[in-house]
Amino acid sequence: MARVEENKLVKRSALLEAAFALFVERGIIRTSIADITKKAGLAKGTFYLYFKDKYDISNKLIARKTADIFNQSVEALRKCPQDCFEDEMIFLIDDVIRQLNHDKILLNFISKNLEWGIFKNAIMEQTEEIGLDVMDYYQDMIARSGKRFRDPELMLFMIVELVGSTIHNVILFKEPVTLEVLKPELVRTIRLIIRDQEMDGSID
Amino acid sequence: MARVEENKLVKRSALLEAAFALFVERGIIRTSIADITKKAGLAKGTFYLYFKDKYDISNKLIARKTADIFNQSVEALRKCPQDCFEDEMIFLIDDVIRQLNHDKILLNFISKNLEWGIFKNAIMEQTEEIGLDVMDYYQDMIARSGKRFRDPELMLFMIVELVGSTIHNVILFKEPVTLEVLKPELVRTIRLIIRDQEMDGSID
Amino acid sequence: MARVEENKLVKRSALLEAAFALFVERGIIRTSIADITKKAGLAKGTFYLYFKDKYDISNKLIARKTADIFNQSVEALRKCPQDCFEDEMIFLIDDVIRQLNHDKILLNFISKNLEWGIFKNAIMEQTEEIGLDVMDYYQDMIARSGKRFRDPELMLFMIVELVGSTIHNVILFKEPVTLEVLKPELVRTIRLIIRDQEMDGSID
Amino acid sequence: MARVEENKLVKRSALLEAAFALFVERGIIRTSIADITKKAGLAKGTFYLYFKDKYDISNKLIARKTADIFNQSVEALRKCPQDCFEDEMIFLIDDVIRQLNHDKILLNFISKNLEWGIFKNAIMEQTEEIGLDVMDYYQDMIARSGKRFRDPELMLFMIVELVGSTIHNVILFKEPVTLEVLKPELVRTIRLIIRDQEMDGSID
DNA sequence: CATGAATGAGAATTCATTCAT
DNA sequence: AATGAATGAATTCTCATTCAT
Repeated sequence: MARVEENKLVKRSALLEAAFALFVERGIIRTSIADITKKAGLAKGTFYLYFKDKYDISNKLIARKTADIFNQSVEALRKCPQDCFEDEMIFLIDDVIRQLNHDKILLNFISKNLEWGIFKNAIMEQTEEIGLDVMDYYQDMIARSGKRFRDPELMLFMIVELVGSTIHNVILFKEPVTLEVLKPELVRTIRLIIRDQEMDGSID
Repeated sequence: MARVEENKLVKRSALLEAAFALFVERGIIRTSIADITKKAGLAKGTFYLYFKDKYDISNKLIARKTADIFNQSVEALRKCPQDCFEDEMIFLIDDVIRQLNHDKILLNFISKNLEWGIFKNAIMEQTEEIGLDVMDYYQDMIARSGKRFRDPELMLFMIVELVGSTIHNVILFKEPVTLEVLKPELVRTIRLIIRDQEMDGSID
Repeated sequence: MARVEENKLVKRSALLEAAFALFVERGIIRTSIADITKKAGLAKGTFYLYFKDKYDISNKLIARKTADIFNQSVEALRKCPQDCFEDEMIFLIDDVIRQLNHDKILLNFISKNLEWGIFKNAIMEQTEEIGLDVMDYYQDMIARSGKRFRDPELMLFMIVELVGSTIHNVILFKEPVTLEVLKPELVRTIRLIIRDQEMDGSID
Repeated sequence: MARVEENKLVKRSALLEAAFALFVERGIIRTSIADITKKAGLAKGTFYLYFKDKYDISNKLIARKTADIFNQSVEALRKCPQDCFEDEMIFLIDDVIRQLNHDKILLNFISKNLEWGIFKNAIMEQTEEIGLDVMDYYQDMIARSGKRFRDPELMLFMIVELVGSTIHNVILFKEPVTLEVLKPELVRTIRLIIRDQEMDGSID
């Protein structure tokens, strides 16, 4: 990579990190472009060479941070193979929860955005940059499991939404229960959902 | 009630309705206090006699609208008694989804907020004003059912979060599936959750 | 005095005292009519039944507080007769300084206003209400002294301005010297001024 | 100096001059930032690139204008050497009074502020910008005089306060006497103060 | 007399965006 | 590519004053 190109990446990263620090510190609304460039040690005008506006950088950030989480969990799963699809899913969810519980700032920033639209966009956009396609990986997991599910994407959707929306309150406010209480119940429920979605499984 | 007090209620309502219309039309950020008062036909300063700022009126609005939805569904359930607790829950959820599917504007406004913190605050605050305590009603439903659950509040929490976070994407963006596809799966999953939470029930 | 009249005086006093407390606490500019009436336990509109605006009450207050100081010092002088005009003046000044040094809040409020225009207005206006005419008293002091001065009013003016403007800095900021250091020098200087103004006295 | 830096100085000065004109015309309270920038031919936001708020520019202005007066009088004294310290002081005071009597607008703006705190701050801050240290000059005058005073700073303090607080009323309102009447008395009094402060001098 | 809801002009301040250097 | 001075629209919020009750 040319020296110039490297330099541009450095500046882009500086802006992203500065924005992240400020967004979690005082919220997106209360953060101005000037704040971001000042923290990044760059001039105000420079911002516009890399991002369209505050919401552009915010989306890029959610995408990057969300992908980071998943990549790390997938990596952990690779190092620690599980016996079956169900266990692999539980392992991934458990690892994501562990990461978010450890980094509450990050959780606060992305949890409200751990929903389908952003989730998919995040995964898609990052695919190019980072080279990991979580959706591909998910399809792979299903293929390897040898099982067939009524609607694999819908299943993932429900699981992601259930996990994402419950842990936010639980980790940040311990409401209505603590994480220790929630987790086993969540695991039970997810196993129920997976089994129920298996083509041979039945509800009654 | 004195004439003056009546008048104040009218103005408060005018502000709430104007704010609601604008918030759903162009979002909270893009709505100014001036917009709200202008639409309500009042002077700018009058706003501050009733609400602290934009976020105050927004919270009051979410509380009021959320409570309205639940009250209406509870009312519908009263007129249409169900056989068992499980069916009552499904009925309520079905009715809430029906209302939100019918009024997408309302859905867009509150769906992101149909989460535990706001949900409970909404119910609490509205209890005084409106005289219906949804939590009481829920306890009542459980008592009438004659069943015992491991953690009734946690159960409700998971159901509310699962429903709230899935229908937002599905109704508004038809992503990743349509409502017609989601609903039966959601109903199945909720029945699974309820049965799994029954004290006699077991996962395997 | 009729009950109604008494009541009006009570309200007027409540407003004056509330205004004083707020003016010294946060300054005139940062105090609103609403603040004053709220602190006085009255309705906003009531303010306008007693005062024209914020500056009206501020002037009345300076007048009242300044007159209080002088009245008290004159009273002290009555109880503690001095031998000659010069000593009487020093006694009065000493007592005023003592009062202001004791009540720095009051000092802060009136010291910048202890100047001729307000001083005279204060004395004049209060004359009616309180029944003590400081200027009359001053004339009286001079008459009793048996001395003649080149310009008695000018002499008083210079003394009042010199004392008023020096003690403000000295008491509040101890700048450029402390009150203990200033006072003997001030007394010396005032004696010089008085002697110099005596018709028989000469500068060279 | 770079073109940009020059331009910034021009804008800063434009704001200061516009503010001064408006402050003396209608008072600080009745002047808005918008008024200032409009008069300076700049955009409202530009104000905040140079000053924190109205009180910031007001203080800078007092400092600058006060220093201007003193510098001019010191310059006049240089061109017109006096025989002794006492005469030099009288010359300076006379020149300051002459300037203020000539420019009543300026007098009205700074006279209330011709007191110790601001006076010293003004002198200090301006020292850097303008390169004249009035306090140094004063020390110099004393050194050259060959005389010793009990407390030179206290002496200056009393003189500045006496002159500053008396001429305000006298020049602007001719109260309680005209400037013609006041000046000889003031000169007499100042000579008395200086002589009384001389280490060999005595009050009796 | 007293109240306090309502007004709306007006003030301070912020900030995304542009553009000359 | 990078800068940062300048812009001015937009927004929030205050508050003196009025007036119907």
